[in-house]
Amino acid sequence: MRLGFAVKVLGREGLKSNDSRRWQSGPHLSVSISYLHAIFDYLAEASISMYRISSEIAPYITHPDLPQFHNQLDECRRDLMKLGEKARRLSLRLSMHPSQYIVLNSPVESVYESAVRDFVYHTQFLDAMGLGREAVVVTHGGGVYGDKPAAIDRFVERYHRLPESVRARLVLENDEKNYSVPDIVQIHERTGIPLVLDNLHHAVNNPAGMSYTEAARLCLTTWPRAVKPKVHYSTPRTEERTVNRRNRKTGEVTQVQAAPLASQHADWINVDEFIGFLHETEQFDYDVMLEAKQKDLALLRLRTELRERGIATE
DNA sequence: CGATGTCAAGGAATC
DNA sequence: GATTCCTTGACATCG
Repeated sequence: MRLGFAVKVLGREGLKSNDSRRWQSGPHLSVSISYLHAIFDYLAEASISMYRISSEIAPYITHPDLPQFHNQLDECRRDLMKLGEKARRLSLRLSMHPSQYIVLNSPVESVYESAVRDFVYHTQFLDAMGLGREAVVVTHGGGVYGDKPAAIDRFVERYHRLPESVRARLVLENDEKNYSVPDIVQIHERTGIPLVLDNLHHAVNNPAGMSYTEAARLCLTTWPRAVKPKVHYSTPRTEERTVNRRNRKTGEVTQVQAAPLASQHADWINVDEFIGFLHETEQFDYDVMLEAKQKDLALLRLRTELRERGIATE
């Protein structure tokens, strides 16, 4: 079982995850690629074998008003191939997760079209690195728009219209509000799309009171035989926090007690709860993408604590 | 230099 | 129909 983390590196100073300068400054994928080389080196040193690449890796590449950014993949063919060779040499499992704004089933035609463009870009990026099928693109079910069956129909129909290359990488994750495990299972049955189980989303959006064992059975058996399934795992945030709130009219800043939302990620992974999850899902083989605010530091701490309890990870 | 404002993008709740 | 929240980091600009 691999343990991975998402995008941002905290364990070493100076490792950026993408070229995030504003368009006026001419950011470019080639700069992001050089950042990824440094990150991959760090992953190798830390023996971390799974990583989520930033979805902003190619700045403004799908921005409708900035066509000068649209050819970045072609401009970086050779660099992407070399980066992919390094990833394969290090046996890295890589993935991507388009932002919340990418919604396949939106009733707004232009939103749908931009979602397709975005999925195509993510797919082409991973293809250009020459990565295998374990390098997936994760998405959610999208909006509900007051009629979930119709929204699911739209997802299914549009999924079937996606290019085969996109369908070969796209996987579907349960979310915290709209699409629970039974919902995405329904979509899987009509599309064959593999399912990612997110434990935290399942904990806060589980209308049927389904156990982790059952949720894992339903999600993790949807993957092709040659591709190891994966789950997203995080510990819910429970402690109270204060946040600064600015009054827009007066500019006055006050400290406000933020609701202890169970749907937010904690800084670290609770090792005992994690082991409990492992036990509940022990009959399945899968990789784990950790979603903790302390990123790779949380991964390293969890791995140490697992080792102390006699549990080895890759 | 530190503080503050802003950022490409959607959905849903609220008024 | 318009506004605000969601939630986050870092760039960019201001003082």
